Amino acid sequence: MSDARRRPPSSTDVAALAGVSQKTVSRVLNGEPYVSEEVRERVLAAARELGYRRNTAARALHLGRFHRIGVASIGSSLYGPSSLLVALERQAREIGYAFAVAYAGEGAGVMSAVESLLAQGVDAIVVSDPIDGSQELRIDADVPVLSFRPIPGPRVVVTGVSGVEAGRQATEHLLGLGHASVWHVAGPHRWPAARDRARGWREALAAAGAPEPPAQEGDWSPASGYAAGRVLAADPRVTAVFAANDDMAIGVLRALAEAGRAVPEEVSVVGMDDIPAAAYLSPPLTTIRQDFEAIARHGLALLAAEIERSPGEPALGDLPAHLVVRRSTAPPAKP
Amino acid sequence: MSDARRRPPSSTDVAALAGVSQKTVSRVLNGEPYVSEEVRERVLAAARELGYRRNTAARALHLGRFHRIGVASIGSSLYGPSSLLVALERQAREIGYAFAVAYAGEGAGVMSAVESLLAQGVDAIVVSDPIDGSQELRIDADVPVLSFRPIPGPRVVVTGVSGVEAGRQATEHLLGLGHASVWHVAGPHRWPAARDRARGWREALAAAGAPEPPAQEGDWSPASGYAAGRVLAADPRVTAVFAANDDMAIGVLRALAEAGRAVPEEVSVVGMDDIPAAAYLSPPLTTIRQDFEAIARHGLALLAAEIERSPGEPALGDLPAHLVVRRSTAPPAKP
DNA sequence: GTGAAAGCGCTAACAC
DNA sequence: GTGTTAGCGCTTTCAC
Repeated sequence: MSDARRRPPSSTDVAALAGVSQKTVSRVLNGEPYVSEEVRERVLAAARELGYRRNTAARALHLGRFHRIGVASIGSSLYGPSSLLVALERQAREIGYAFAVAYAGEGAGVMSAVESLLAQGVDAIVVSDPIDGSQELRIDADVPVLSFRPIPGPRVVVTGVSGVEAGRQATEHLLGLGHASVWHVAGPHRWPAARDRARGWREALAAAGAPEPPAQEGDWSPASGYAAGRVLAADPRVTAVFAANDDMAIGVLRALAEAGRAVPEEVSVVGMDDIPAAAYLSPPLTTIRQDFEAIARHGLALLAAEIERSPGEPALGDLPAHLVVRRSTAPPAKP
Repeated sequence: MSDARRRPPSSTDVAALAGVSQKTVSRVLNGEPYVSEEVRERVLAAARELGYRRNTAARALHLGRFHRIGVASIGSSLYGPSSLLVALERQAREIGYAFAVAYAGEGAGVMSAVESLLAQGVDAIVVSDPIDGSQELRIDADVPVLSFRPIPGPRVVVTGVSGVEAGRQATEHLLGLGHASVWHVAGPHRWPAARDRARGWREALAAAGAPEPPAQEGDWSPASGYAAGRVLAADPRVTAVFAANDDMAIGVLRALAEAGRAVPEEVSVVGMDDIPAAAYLSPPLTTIRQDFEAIARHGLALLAAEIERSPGEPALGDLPAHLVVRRSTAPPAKP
């Protein structure tokens, strides 16, 4: 209504309107004690009337805290990372933190995203997947960092995700079905998540005394899965494949279909992520599902504890992953 | 190295170390003129030595600007929204803005996300898809808002996205192939994007004088596409389907496969989004691809102009969408 | 119960 | 070219 709408109302304006001191407004807004009910009402009414909103910059300046968590995420619309992002935001808001995101572009690497977060002011940083272009990632800032992999740095807290466990589960499922060995289409080696899944696969193979075929390396994309799939389809010994994500599994499925190798009759395929489409592929894909909500909840709890410098519960072991069996896996054909 | 590392270094600390006034430090850091080269060097060296970083809270307090853009996004890992998010972040950083995200959960709706952004302090808000639980969305805040749909509010800038155009292109492609009509699996009616695509479909049908079959409404998920697909598969008149996104198209494909209706021989299917997996489905999916980079670039340019209150270029028409023809579409079978 | 005064780290006048 | 001063809006002592 007023035409002098250039500067948003301050707590001083609210105080003036309510006929109290500015400090009293502050007390009311922060729910501090020692304010009479009547004054409280008046202040609240004045604030509402003015459309008052706390100035977070002033607050942050004084407190030295931003109440903001920054996430350095992989700049992609991959299902895993974006699901994790959603879960992290929900949890952050839940525990009273705003949420900033910086994507690590292909070239730039994670460090540039971290720099950008630090520059804008955050109380803590989550490194969603600590890959970096070339050199070893290391975060020297004085803010707590949550990583899902051990990385060097003064205030890094780590929580386990289920990569290794997931790789193991997928492989054991296939081995349990009677396959002599399991082939692997891995994610890019630069990604810790990819290395974890491959490790789980390798460990399960070793534990079962199965031979370890060479892994194909993809880049998470269906196209790369397709390329790997063509190689595997041409090899008659291949009867079971574990792809490190569902997108690559889709490519594998396609290559197998084109080569006339029936799934699951001739070749079984397991993916990972349980993307919404997984249940509707031809055939519906057996896959591994991670609990991103649980990961986010636990990770941010750890981080919040570190921000407050409270004791901080010890890191848990790996967070759960579940095998979802559908129709892309079956026992091998009897020769 | 010092053990008194509780308060991060301020520009005063830098000034003391460099032996200049605090204001000079400010000048150097902001690249203002009238600083001798020698002093500039000294200040920069001191800043580096101390690991100095500008306190954005103090800066924002003084400037009354946060240099931060907030995005209220749909809390989901849907390919479209998350691709847009990535593009928006890249552009925001490009033009010097930090990036905050708040997801609108299923229940809460967009307004709660907007509130959360306003509370943390942003210079502008992007409403990625202005759906709201029940009531009409309306943003009364005094910050500029970028929306891809006209919504009421004092400082809303709008840019077109290609929903209508995309729906039209998909439908025309199918009609051009010789199909008598085109069935539609729409997104949730609450979503403007879904309504746009349906409108494009409807308009193209009308323009060609083709009958308009009832649309099936899905929720973007493969599961809902599958449900719609079962209905369509049972109707022998259906020879061409346009699904409002690729995920639902996947469900349609699955339903068709289970019903023994060959794609594209008996039924043609077009999706929308061009998810990475689209080219590797069985059959590879004809779809519509949006240029999210262009949308983000143009939208944020508009928004930045409004933040600066500069004239602001007029909104363009719809941004481009491209038909990507693959193997899921073909002329109808000759009866 | 409430108010006055100081100061967080920065930038914008305005001197020198 | 460089320094001084004031003040952004809030919270924190400390009076009253």
